[in-house]
Amino acid sequence: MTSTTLKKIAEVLGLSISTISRALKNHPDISEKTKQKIVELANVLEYEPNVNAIHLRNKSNNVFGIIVPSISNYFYDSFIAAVEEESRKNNYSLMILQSGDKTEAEIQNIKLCRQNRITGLFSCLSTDTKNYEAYSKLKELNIPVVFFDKVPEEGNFNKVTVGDTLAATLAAKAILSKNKKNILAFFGNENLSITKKRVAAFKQTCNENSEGIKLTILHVSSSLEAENMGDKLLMKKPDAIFCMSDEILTGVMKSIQKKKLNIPSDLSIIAISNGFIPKLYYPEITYVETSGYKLGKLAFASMLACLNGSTFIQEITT
Amino acid sequence: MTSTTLKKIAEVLGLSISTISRALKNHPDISEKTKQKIVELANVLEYEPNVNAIHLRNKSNNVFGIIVPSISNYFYDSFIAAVEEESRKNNYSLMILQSGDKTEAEIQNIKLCRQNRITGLFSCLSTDTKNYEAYSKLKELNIPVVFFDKVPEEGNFNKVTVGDTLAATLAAKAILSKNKKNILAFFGNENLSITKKRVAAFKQTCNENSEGIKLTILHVSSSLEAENMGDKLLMKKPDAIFCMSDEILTGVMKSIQKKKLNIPSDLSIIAISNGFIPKLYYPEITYVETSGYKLGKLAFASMLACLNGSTFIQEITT
DNA sequence: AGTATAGCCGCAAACGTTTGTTGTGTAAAA
DNA sequence: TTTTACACAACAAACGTTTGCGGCTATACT
Repeated sequence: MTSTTLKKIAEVLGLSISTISRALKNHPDISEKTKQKIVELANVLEYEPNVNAIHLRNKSNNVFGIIVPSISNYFYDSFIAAVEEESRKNNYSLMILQSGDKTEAEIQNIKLCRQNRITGLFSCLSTDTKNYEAYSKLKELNIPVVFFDKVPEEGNFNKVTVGDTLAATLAAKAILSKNKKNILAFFGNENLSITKKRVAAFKQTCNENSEGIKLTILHVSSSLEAENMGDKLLMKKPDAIFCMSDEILTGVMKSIQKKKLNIPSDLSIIAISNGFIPKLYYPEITYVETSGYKLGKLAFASMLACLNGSTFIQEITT
Repeated sequence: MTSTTLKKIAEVLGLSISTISRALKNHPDISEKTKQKIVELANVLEYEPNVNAIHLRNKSNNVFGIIVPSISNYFYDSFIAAVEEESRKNNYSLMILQSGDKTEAEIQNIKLCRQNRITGLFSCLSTDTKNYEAYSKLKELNIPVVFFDKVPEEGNFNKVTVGDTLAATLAAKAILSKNKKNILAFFGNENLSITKKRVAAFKQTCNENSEGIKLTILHVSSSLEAENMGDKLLMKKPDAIFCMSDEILTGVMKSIQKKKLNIPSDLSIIAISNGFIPKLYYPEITYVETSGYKLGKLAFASMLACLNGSTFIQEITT
């Protein structure tokens, strides 16, 4: 069973290929009568345009690339879900690639994207990616790049990020408003710009209202490490804990459950989160939302703006 | 900046397009000397073959489609991750589509896949999909379909599923071996074949060893519903709980935490799970593993087998 | 009657490949 | 010397579209 083409329809109807093409696009040059005949037959024959031919001809490839460290992740999966939804709505396909948080794989993926002549790329930097040359090349080829979450610090790039400063500030304020004095704050890898911003905002907010507040800041780079630190530091009876991410939260929560501490009577806990993990516990953990889903929608909008010729660089935060 | 093509290389070198093409494919007809020149220039010019042209010419499109209810899911995200990995290794791209567990969207996605002339489709049925016509059409077009997780009950289709029977049996045995007598078993939507199989296996295993065992089976279709049922039925002091999925487990766990019951002193709990959720709690929940990742690898292998001409239908279970 | 105009449709080139066929030139065999 | 063979490279068609341009017919206008 071979698929039907314009040519085949043309032969059956004794018309030319161009007529078929125009009719199917509702071109005014074609009479209503013939249009009708053609459309009808196309339906019967289940004509589906060959996207490869179209893209070859139009030099456009309605495919977006998206590079994430990992698909299986609290945050990225919802980001992807949003981008996928929007892509489909707008008649684009999505090519999803995982970097495993390795620069090498990231580069490889970018190459793959170029081979596939993608029309645009959504990318989240690997932790140790410092060289943006591959991305610059894409820009030279007029392929827009929208960075999200982990974005280049420097440079003229489009970026959408969660509102790190705002989120951390809100979280700190929430804690302070409850009159907590002994705060344990868990942050992620010190080198990430995302961490830096959150630490800065959190600290500052605490300092502004620092009346006898004891703030302990620590950096952990995994759930397990968070759990271990929790095991140690929970002895010191903090009355509030802050977790900058879901991953950290899961570790801390294990530690808390281990000690059978009660929330909120023994201590308060607040996290910056996508919203999924905090709802797993009872009582549910308070969190400042940073929605991967929303960010995805935003990123897509930014991409569309690029495609529509908006040449100036956006740096969106939410 | 326009991308470089065979033609461009040919012009620069004063050779014909076909020579360039053959040289780049290391065809024996081309002399080593010219090959070298060509390859060199191709590197300098960063030649990347145009996949659209290739696929148009070859009538092959190295893209797999994959349809899941939702990307953001304990199970599917790891399944996708596995398929994505394998696809990349084998020089395929992946087109990921979400059905939202709606038959309508599922059909729409299949259509999209056909438009894109995918070489194969991985699909997970929506809960209420009963008509497999769209899939049959794909098969007529010689596009292999590998179903996973939620698969058609009937028909000649390739299917890979987690070992429902085995998993449920193992879970039941684990409970029985601990001499539990009052068992509460939570299952999902009654209509799903996956549920049916698990219920059957669980029941049978319990019956085989039924000495004064009280088994309560209930069906819930969401985390919240599981939580509510838990709130009610935990009063009856079950000494063991079984959850057939992660989603259900999260609901039940909230209920347990609410009542401040201790595991394993107050009751045992065992789940069938991907492994992520159970590790979130302390103590970690015992689970029978059904790995989306492994299933993904399996599905891919099955797809490759189809592509290599293995015409017979496989029904793999792990 | 002759010319414009419009309505409708076909021709052909182009997008970038791949590949069967054909055409050179040179060296080895007769 | 003529034939045979072979290594090397060019030609051209095809994949399925899109689209500028040109052509034909019939009607309307002078």
